Amino acid sequence: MPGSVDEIFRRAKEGKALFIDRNALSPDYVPEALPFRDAQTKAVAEVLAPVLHGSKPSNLLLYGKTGTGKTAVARYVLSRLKKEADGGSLIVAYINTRLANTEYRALAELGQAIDVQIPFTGLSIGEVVGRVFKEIQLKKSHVVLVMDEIDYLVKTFGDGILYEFTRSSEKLSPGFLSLVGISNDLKFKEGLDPRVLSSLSEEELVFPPYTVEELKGILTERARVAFRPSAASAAAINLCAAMAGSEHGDARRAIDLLRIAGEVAEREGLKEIDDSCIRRASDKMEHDRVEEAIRSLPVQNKAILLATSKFEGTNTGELYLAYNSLCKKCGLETLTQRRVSGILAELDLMGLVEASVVSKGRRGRTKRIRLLIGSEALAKTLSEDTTFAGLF
DNA sequence: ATTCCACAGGAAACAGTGGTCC
DNA sequence: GGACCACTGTTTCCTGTGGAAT
Repeated sequence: MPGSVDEIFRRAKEGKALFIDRNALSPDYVPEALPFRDAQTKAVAEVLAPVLHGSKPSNLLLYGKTGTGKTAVARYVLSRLKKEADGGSLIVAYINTRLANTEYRALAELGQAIDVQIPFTGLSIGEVVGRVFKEIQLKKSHVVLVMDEIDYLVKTFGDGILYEFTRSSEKLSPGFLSLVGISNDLKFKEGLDPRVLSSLSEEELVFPPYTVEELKGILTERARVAFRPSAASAAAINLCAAMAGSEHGDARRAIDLLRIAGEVAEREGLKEIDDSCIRRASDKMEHDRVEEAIRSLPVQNKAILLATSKFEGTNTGELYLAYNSLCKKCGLETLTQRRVSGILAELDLMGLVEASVVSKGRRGRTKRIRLLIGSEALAKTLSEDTTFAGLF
């Protein structure tokens, strides 16, 4: 363990802290080059380069699973583009549509990027679109809009906003708007309006998962910037790459794992990251993920999770009875069975419970429900919530 | 082959909140 | 101040379903 505060500070002063630049392991870091995504980087640059001389470039779609470098490539090319444009009429807007999770919020973020104040509610979508387009037209702006996790927006709200964007050229002239969509889901196009599809899919790029060798390369480069020399050995980097590589080549997870392993080593006053630090970092990531997921649940979801941990049956009807009795004990309002069924599906999606549909023949269909997290960890986290504190 | 159960889950409607616009 | 808007969380209504029992 690290010892006293004095010792922690003394060690830092003596230069035994492992990190030089922690930022190099953060998700927002834009590296100097992306050697394992060179082809994709060039392709994105080629599509967006015409923005520099003011002619309208094509729209672009980037596909690939989580941690395959789509966002990194987009950020890298856009940062270079901004540098080259050196101000002027070029505006780059980045929106993660899972965070700005409605059409209105996505438009409001675009508005913010082009200096149009959009109130957070109160206006119709049409009014917001009108204000944003008018501003682009007036300023003759060349806007590159990156929509990360675009599949989420389309799945939830349809393609109305994309239709507006892809049909906007006349309303925006002499300004224009180019769209870079980033998606984890190759099938998301299936539900698109054919007119949106034709203009949006003019250029497409697929990002395959990284191999373990590529992950090693990425980690080596990041570690060179982030850590003091010899803090992250080749063996440590290999292990991080191998552990993350076994989970579908996710570079984001590999980088997180290395960063947390570094923090574990630093706290223990070690001079370098060893295997044990990496394995503990991996456990910590999983543990933190579950605890944070439970903590951030709405109270009704917590109640249903708790009912799942306490009841012995296997079907939805029995769970609903257990949930009802729990609500009475805690003084909570009870929801309908339909809503409880919906929340159960959400908990299943989050990986906190397993709810598989089983048919019991003439005794109907139901769900077999199983808690996927330890009931002790659940009790510990839920006891922090005053609604349930009396139950433990 | 048909019947029937106990739900699953989609769709639409609704209530409430917090806002803008004229 | 009233009409209108976005958004969330929920209820209500409804149709669909797998497979044991008949």
